[in-house]
Amino acid sequence: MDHGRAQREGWIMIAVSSLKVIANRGGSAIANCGVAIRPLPAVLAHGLTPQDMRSVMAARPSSRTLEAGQSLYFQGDDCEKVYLMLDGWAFRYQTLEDGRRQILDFALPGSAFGLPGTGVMTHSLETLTACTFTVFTRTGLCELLQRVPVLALRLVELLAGAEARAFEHLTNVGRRTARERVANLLVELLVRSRQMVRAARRSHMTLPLMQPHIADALGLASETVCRSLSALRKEGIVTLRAHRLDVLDIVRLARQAGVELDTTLPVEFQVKSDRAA
Amino acid sequence: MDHGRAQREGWIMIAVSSLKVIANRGGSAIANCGVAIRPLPAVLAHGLTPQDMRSVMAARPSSRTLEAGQSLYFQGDDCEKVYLMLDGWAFRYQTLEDGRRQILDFALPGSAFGLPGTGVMTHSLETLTACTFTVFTRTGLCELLQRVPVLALRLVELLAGAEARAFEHLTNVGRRTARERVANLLVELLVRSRQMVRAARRSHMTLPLMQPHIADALGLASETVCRSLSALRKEGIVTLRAHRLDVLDIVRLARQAGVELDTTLPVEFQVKSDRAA
DNA sequence: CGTTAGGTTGACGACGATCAATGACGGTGG
DNA sequence: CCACCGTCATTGATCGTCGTCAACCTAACG
Repeated sequence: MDHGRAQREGWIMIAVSSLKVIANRGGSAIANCGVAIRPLPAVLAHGLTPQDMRSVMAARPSSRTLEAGQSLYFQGDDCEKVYLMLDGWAFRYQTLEDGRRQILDFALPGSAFGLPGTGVMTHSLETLTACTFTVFTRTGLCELLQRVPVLALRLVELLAGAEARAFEHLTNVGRRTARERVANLLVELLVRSRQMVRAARRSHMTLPLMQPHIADALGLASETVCRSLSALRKEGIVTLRAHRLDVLDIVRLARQAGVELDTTLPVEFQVKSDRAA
Repeated sequence: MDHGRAQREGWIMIAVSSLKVIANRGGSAIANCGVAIRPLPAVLAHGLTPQDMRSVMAARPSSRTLEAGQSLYFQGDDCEKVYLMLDGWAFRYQTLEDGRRQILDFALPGSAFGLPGTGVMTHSLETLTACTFTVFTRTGLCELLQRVPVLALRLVELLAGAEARAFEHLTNVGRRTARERVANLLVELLVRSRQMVRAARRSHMTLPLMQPHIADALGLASETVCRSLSALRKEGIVTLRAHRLDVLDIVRLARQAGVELDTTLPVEFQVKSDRAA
């Protein structure tokens, strides 16, 4: 863990009492043990002038920190707040009356929630690791977006990306077999986590999920997820245990997932897999 | 309809030769037989000043008209255009290599496509009826959104709504049974169509879909859709034949769909169902 | 050690996919 | 006017994937 780098980049390191939790969950712990100075995630802050940033601060965003396993909001809450996620892992989900649960998206830094116009939240959010969020009031954000149009533009792009991801999930759940779904989700998480952290070309990552999470994200039973993972493991494609994902053969994983490697994955990954193959 | 103004503003009025098609398909025909004067759908145009509208026109949007069954773009096209849908019915879908198809969303006037940042389209769009679109270049729209921040705000709301709808589809496909999915989709389409047209409280509508569309939207086989519809028909809940949907018992339909009537449906609907029950 | 949470494996059944045949239209051409 | 055709809807029979239920295992922790 590089405290120096963290401070250079404008982070305050604090002695967090939830270190135990972080260690247990094995989440993206490194990024979690500080409170943000900058109120915007990198995706949104990119390209803003100092003047713009002053406008952002003028909107008086507050900060909210949650430990693992807590809820930021629930389905049915009226949404007068808008949240930007700065750090951690979380998931958004809907539940039906009889308890069936569908995980809609895994939220990583740079995600935005709470925008759906007027009305109530149509889903809930629960954290998987310690998380920090920036909180705007709806009106505050609206004024800010008027004042700093670039930011609105960024937000549009961000939301368009979220829609695209939701679409991928939809065809995954609607039209793929259990094994394909699992493989596809693993690839997605791998890609997304690598887009954020400029981590090495390591073929492993730490996933703060449990199998029921995967199941609910894919519209499967957790036993089916377990069986699919066992199969992938037996075939030497991936191993997933205790929140650690090792990709042994990314080429075959991508093939199982029904994904074009070239378009989705950075090149280093494909080189890596040549070794494995 | 003001032809003079239309021409001043750079729109071409054309005698549409696809009237027969429109009649056959039974789509929202009334709205389809001309090219819009206004370049923005109502949702986006709402609240714009004349000055704003001049900025919109300065972005030089063009218009595109498609007949039923044509494609606006395909998965894999690079997306340098942004489309706003003005009229008609269409659907967005993804296909897997082996031909499996997932319909992601039914597009109605007010939908926006082509925004997903840089890169290529991740899905295709095909029309169900004759459709008209406004086309912006990506850069043109970006500049416009900077110049007219309200518009960016509207777009954010619009996209947030699209995400919410995608989420609904996801839990529908991931966690509901065949019958529930069908019922849910019918309710969604009913609600959406009523939000647009200020149609009477009629309990019927014209759906320019075929059963395979419903199937691909719900992750089902078309035979299963047929069986589900038969069951709903036998129980006197809905009838759907030849593009005409009649809702006989909206309360039971909503119950099957796992939807709260109060939140989703306008009140008149519930009154209607009291008669039926 | 006992407890607990999460993962693993097996047996069985159900929901829905698939395959196939038939029916209902609407359009077309004789 | 009727025969023919293509498209789409319908219905039945069979099969397979995945959900459900249950038992067992493993590891972490007190």
